[in-house]
Amino acid sequence: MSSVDHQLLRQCAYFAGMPEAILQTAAASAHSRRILGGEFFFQQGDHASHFYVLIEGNARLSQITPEGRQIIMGLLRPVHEIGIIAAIDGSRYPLDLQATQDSVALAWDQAALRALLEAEPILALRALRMVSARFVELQERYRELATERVERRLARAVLRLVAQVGQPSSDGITIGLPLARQDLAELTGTTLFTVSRTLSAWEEAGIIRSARERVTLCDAVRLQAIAEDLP
Amino acid sequence: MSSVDHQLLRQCAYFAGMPEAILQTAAASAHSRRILGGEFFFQQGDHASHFYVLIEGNARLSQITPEGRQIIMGLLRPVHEIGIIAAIDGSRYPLDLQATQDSVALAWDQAALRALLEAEPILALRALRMVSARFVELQERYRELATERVERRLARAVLRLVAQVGQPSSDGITIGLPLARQDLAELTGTTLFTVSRTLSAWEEAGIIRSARERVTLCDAVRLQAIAEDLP
DNA sequence: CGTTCGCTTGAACTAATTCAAGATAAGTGG
DNA sequence: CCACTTATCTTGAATTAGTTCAAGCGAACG
Repeated sequence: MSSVDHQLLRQCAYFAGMPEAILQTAAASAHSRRILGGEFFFQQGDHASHFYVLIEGNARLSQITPEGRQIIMGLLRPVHEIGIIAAIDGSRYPLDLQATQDSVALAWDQAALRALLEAEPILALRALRMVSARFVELQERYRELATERVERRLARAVLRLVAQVGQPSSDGITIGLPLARQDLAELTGTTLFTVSRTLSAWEEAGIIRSARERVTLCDAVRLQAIAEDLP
Repeated sequence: MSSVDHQLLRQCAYFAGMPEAILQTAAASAHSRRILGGEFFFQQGDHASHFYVLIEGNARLSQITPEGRQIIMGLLRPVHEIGIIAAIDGSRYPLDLQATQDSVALAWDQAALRALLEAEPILALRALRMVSARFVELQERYRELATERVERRLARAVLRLVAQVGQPSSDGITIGLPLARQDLAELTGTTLFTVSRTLSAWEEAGIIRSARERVTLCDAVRLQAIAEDLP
């Protein structure tokens, strides 16, 4: 495995700060997997074969309800780890990981992952910390979903996305990935229509500018106010 | 620490199946903490000092929104572990743990927990598995909250509670802990009023019998049908 | 150039909330 | 044991946030 890959590992929280030797071992036991936009790394219910680190592209973590309605649990971009839980104990993936653009990920199979964890037990603790952090985040989102109105949740979602993948542009900060109204709806637990109406109202008020699959935040202060339910 | 305590540890998933010696070490490094009904083991934002195993009583895991609205993340009964995430990395508890009856828990402080994890590294992996399992559950509840109507979520909640703490009674299975309408509301992300109306309708239909802080499931099949949105 | 896909908007509808009033039952203290 | 207080629960009526459905617009794409 090339040295490019093992330097990339430093950029994800899971491997950050680990000794060089470990990174090399880790990189050496991974293989890289290329997935076209729209294709799946894995799907809900698949036997959990690999632990991935996304190093190129974009991906969407989602669940589909028995009725066929989709909800988005997260949007991933490099460098992000995913699937460690399932891969460690060989259970099944509890959700879909779909590439939204052509993507590349490093992948460790179960044997490689176990060897790694054995060689460097601290990685088990790190995994625990990583999962825990996501657990707390999910709890927060759960609480928001249970107690807040759509507009507020939507404001939060936009602010989060701006913070994560914002790119400065002429009249504000643009969310740096294609983001349909439907995506925002699935991210906040509402419908395409409500999202559209809300964004239209915000645009009217000069808070954002929006286009097809694109949102630009113009007035962060006012959106923040909506997210915090201030006057 | 008495041998009663260390046998109790076998009953929680975290310690189940561990060698006798480890259980004794674990029990020896714990102290027991008694909390009166209504009091808190810890509150949201507290410095995470201890990992607990509830061995007597009942407790409620909840979050309070900045606006003061409460939501219940879980109801705990013996033997249940809680707080390992926060205790391991010494962060802050992300929610409240309140005793709903007089309760007793074994508690490990950070030093004891670290010593334990060091002595028996497998415990780190177990913790990871435990947190992972709860993560997946929470994801499921999140999806339900995002996509399902109140009646269905309520049906699921009642079925879960019956499965967890059901006690056979004359005309069905009674949920074995005091459970106010308000509790069910906070558990399912709705209001006291909607819960009351729904339970009344179910009682009318002969699916349940209910009294003050008590619910008895009479017709599990029909409640299941509601939970699965069948005709 | 036409088709597709994403988006917008109006109108009707509905699930659920909010508020108010009162009923029922469980403690509490005289 | 009874009256008083408090907490839980029920129910109706009004309101609202959000959904659903239908129709049509406009930009992108083959």
